[in-house]
Amino acid sequence: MPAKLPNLATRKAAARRPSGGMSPLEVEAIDFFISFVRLLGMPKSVGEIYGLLFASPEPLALDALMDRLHMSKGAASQGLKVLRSFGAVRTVYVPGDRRDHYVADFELSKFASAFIKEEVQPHLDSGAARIARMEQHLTKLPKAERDAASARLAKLRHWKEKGEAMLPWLLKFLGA
Amino acid sequence: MPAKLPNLATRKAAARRPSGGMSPLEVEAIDFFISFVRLLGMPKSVGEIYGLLFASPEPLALDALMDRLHMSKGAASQGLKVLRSFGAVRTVYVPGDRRDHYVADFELSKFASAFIKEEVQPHLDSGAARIARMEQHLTKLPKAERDAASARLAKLRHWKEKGEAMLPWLLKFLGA
DNA sequence: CGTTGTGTTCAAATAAAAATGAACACGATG
DNA sequence: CATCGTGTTCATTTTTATTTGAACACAACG
Repeated sequence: MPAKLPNLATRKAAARRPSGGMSPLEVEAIDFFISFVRLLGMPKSVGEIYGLLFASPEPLALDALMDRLHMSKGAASQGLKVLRSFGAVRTVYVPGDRRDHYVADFELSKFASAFIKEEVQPHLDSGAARIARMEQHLTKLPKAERDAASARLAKLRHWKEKGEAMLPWLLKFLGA
Repeated sequence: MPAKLPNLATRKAAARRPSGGMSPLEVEAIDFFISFVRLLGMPKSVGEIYGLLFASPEPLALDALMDRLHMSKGAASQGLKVLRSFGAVRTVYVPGDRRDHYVADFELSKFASAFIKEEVQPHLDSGAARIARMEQHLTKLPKAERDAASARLAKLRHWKEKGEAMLPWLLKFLGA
């Protein structure tokens, strides 16, 4: 086999996209997901990768992502790792090709629940611990201050509980 | 008046906090709000300021924030601007003092609705525009591809609608 | 009016986050 | 078992976000 000849599907696709460019549809999809993942505090590259896979009719290998997105191998590998970690992307077997090929899982709720589980939940947990510690400190204050501080703490606790009550509902709403 | 003599309340408070340090309660509150605002993608300094105001029994002026948080005047001013912009903080009049004094508004929901109105809503709006553009591009594709792409677009539209349906509910839940 | 106290703005410096690219691990292949 | 193809890791570089600090605006005050 001549060194580095891309497979048939890739060659056909490239014919429609001179110089490795994007179709307008792909550009829009990538834009969409870039701003989406940024909203969740993830790196842009994750949005680029997911966007391209979302728009792509065929599974793509790491090289294809690098070429089409002008992205280093390291970035592509790490982005895929993140996306795999919460199931937004999965590998499919392509006969006669050793490389891993990726497709997007269309269940967008996976992004949201990953965000909740990895960012929001830990915040609520550490928040609970902090509130407990504050309650400890409270007892050491002179009475006048204690009352004011106590009222504020009650507010905090209330918010924490509201958050905790909302999360399961939110997850159910998104996951359904 | 002797140059730069702090007012009475400040002098008393300082007596309890040698070398401009924080009480344990304040530290916990500030920590809490730093991680909270980071979750919403705001700069840490905003969380520091709000945290200190939240814990403080008396209104604080800009200088107090600078001193206690070891923060430049510019950062304090900008942080307060953000907090004011969505009503998380407001000024109170202190007789005989020209400086603005700030207190925290305890309605934490203001953070959430600011986040939704400033970050989430614009994303949904531009998302809607992008989906419309994608539908345009779709018509120019060969039939085989068009069908696959069309199905994906339907998914996107569905998510967008879900998001739009959820926001008002979320706001109501938080605001109540 | 000039001066002083207070707060804002913004260009420059710094810190934090993300991307690069080269070294590495590891299985497939001859 | 040496080499090649594929993917991961991580120290370094680049980019982006945040903070600083000095210049400015403006009102209070004498």
